[in-house]
Amino acid sequence: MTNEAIIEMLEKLADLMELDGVEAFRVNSYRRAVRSIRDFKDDLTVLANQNRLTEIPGVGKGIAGRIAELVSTGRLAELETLEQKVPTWLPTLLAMPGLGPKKAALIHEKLGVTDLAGLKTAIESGKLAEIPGLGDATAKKIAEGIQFIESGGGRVPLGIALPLAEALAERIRYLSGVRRVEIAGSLRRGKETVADIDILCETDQGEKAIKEFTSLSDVRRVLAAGETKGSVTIKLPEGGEIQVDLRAIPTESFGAGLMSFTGSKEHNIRLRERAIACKWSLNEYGLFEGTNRLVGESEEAIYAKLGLPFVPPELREDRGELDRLPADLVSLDDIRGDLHMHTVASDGRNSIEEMAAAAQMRGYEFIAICDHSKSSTIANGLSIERMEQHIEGIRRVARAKPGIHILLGCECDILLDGQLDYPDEILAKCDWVVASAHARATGPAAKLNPTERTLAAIENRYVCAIGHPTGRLINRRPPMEIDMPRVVAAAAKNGTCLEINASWQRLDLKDEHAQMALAAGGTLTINTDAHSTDQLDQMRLGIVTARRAGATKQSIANCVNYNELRKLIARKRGA
DNA sequence: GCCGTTTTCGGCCCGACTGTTTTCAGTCG
Repeated sequence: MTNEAIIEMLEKLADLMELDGVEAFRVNSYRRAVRSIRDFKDDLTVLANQNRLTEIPGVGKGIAGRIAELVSTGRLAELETLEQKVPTWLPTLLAMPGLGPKKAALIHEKLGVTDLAGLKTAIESGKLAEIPGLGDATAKKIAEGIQFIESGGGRVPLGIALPLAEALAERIRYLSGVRRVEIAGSLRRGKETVADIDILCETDQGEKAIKEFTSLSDVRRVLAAGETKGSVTIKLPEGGEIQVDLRAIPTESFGAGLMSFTGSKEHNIRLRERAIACKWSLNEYGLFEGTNRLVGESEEAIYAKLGLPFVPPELREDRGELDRLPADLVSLDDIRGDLHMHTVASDGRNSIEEMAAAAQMRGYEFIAICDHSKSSTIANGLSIERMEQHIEGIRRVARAKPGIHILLGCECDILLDGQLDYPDEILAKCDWVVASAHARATGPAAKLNPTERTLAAIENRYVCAIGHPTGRLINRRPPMEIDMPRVVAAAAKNGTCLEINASWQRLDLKDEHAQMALAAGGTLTINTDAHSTDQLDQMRLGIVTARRAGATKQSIANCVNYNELRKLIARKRGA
């Protein structure tokens, strides 16, 4: 049984225990153990056979026993019991915002509600509001919750939520007494999707600022408005809405507030435990000894007082970040070029010259023009003849354009049989080849599975990087089934880079896979796959993904200077 | 269920907002 499978079963067990009303501390201990196991790379089966499971922090006798049971039988008796016991209506009702375990159980008991339709009927008929302890306001709140879920109230891609948050932050700057505004929450941690937008503002007129916030023209619904916190929903560009929380924090507490509302929740719990161990307490207003605030104005000061180095927001996930010195993570300033972009030659909107000029404005030293190969007909992929002409065109612009190195590249399709879409003679003329799978067939047409196709491309001497390796589109298309440990090992061995595609729809490799690639000793590239000049700005999304993976600039191919890049390519071709 | 530089038992992060009550429980983050 793989670690991943064991983790999945333990998570399911924790979820069901929670639904069954098991006390929170026991449920949490399972969740904590799972996080710890994730961070612990050793094979659980091996550890179980050596009786060493309890060496994992957070795993004691009880959980070790569960894991041993899974390893030896592949099943978990307690999980099977709970699956029978927990009623199916419970998770359905709990998924509605405004409904927790108490009210859900009450509504089920009094009205026999078991599904969404029944819940709606109970609200519309007024029966729900008549239940003692509930009321009209509660019924209205649940109705709004249902509407939110039905209008696609799921998680929103980072690339959609971030610009929205930034635009809102700009408006919040002008509310009463506001001196400073910061985006917090999972958005600040750079998660690939977010459930809501958290914004902090520094002001001494909290109540007034919150009132003004809830009256902004973008606001659709006001969920709460108090002295320090306001909660609203705003419209999403593609329909639906997203929740936005604004917290008003005074200067002396701003760092503590930022820390608290950046999370993650689990990271905060670790910090608060650490504070308790020092006989202090930590909340969103500061680090306190009794009622005396020791620090609170900045995150840096709080980490320092707790005897910790500053932890970059992207790493605050309780994955062991407090137990090791955080690396000097890659930043946007480290990027010296973009090695995957398109032009009008295939399906881009701008010319080679325009892409080069836009890259120069962003301070880049080099770019690679990588238009589609012939099989990507839908993307106007280049036939061999058109590619030959395009090669001439790129060379011509490269000669005429001082100040930036333009690499002659292509995004060459990986075909279903593992062959590349261009013969080696064409690839050999390129400076930089990105190989990507666009065809995803798994039926009879596919002679090799996605893993084998990717491995074949990795081994080609002309392939410098694998583009968007899993092919997933966030919230729209699942990743291909790829054996990632094999792929990252082969990439590292062959000197083939794996791409973090920074396009907001992709972010592929995702953070965990990028972390695997780094652990295997591989090299990454962070590229925008831009189809127009403005899309070059998506680089920052790739950067936060790389930071979440713990990447430093040393392991990113487009963070080296042009000469080093040429050496890296030469090494790959010689290999 | 886990854990220990005060602890092998008794803790386990902490606060805001709302609604229904009449001093607080439920929900959320």
